Amino acid sequence: MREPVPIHQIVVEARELFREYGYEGASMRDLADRVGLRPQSLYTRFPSKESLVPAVLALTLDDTLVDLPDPAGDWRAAWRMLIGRIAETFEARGRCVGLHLAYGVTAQTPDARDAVRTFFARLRDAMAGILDAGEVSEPVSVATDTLAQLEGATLWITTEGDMEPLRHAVERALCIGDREGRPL
Amino acid sequence: MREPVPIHQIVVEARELFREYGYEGASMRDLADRVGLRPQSLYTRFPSKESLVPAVLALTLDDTLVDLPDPAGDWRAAWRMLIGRIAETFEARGRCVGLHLAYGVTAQTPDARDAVRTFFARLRDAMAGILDAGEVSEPVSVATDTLAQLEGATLWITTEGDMEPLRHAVERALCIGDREGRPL
DNA sequence: GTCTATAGAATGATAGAC
DNA sequence: GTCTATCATTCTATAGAC
Repeated sequence: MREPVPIHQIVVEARELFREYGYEGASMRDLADRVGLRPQSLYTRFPSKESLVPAVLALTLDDTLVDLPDPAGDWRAAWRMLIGRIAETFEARGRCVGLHLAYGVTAQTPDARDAVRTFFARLRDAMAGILDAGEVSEPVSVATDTLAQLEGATLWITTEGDMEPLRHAVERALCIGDREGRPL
Repeated sequence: MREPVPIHQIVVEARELFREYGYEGASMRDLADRVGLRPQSLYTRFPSKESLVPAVLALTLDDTLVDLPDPAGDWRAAWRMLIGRIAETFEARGRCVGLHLAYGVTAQTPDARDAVRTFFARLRDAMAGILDAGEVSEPVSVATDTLAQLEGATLWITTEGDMEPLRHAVERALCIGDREGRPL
C-alpha cells in the first residue's frame, strides 16, 4: 500500500533509457529499477514495452513545443526558441531519443514505428509553420533540412563529445530568412 | 567437411544486420542463419559479437575509400566520388551502419566504441585531406559538418523514405570551394 | 572449421495474492 | 497498483566429437 509511481516519471525514465540504449537495448528491468518498481508492475501501467514509445515521443514533442511564442507575432523569436530547445537537449543529453528510436524500431513493432514517424512529421510541421509565418520560401523543405542537420550533428557529440558541428547547424538555422533566395 | 564460409561474407552479412537492427538488435543466431552456419560456429571465426564491429567498420571504410583519385591531381573529382559513394550507400540501404553503431554501442563494449570513433575520425580525415588539397579553408571543420549533414539526412530516409534531404546535403557538399569565404 | 550439446543469464510477459 | 512466483523464449558463449 504505497504511493503509486507517477506515470510521468515512468515515461521520463523510459526516455532516458531509449535515448541511451535504443529500443532493443533498453529493458523493462532497467526501467523498473529506475522508478523503484518490480518489472512485472510496469505492465499494469503499460501493456507492453512497445507502448512506451508513443508515450515517450508524445512527452518529448510536448516538451519541445510547449509555450512557443505565436509565430504570427515574432516568427524569429519562435524559431530561435524552438531551435534553441532542440539544440540544448542534444547538448545536454548528447543525442536524440527520436533518432535512436528511428533507427531502432523495426517492422516487428509497427505501433512504435508509426509513433516515430508521427513525432518527426509533427516536429517538422511545427518548424515549417514558423518559417511560413516568416514568409520563408519552401518552408517544409527548409524545415526538413534544418532538422536533419541538427540530428546529424549529434553523431559527433556521441562519438567525440564535439559540440562544434551542432553549433554550426544552429548558426545556419538562425540565418534562415536573412536574405531570401539562398537561406542555407 | 564442407567449404568454410569466407570471412568476408560473414562480415558483409554482419554489416547488414548491424545497419538494420543495431548492435543490440542484431543476434549471432540471425547472422549464422544468413551465412548458413550454426550460431556456435561463428565463434571459431570471431571471438565475440563485439569483435564483429571493428571488422564491419574496417570493411566499410575500405569500401568507401578504395581507389579514390589522388586529390593532389583533381581534388574535385576525388571529393565528388567520395560524397557520391557515401550518398549512394545511404540511398540504397536507407541508413548508415556507422551511425546506428555510434548510437548503439555503450561503455560495456569498449572495443566496439573505439572502432566506431576510429571509423568516423578516419572518414572525416580522408574528406578533410581532399578539401585541404583544394585549399578549402578549415578543411577539418568543413569535412566534419559535411559528414554530419549527410548522416542527418538518413533520418528522413528511414522514417519517410524521403531522399530529398540527402540530395540537398549532397548539393551543398558539392558546392564547397566554389566561392571561398562561405562554402556552406 | 563445423557440428551437437549445453550452460547460464537476461529478456518480455502472465497469473494470482494482497 | 504493487507484489511474489513463474514461464517460455532468446541471448552470448563454451566444451568436446568429428
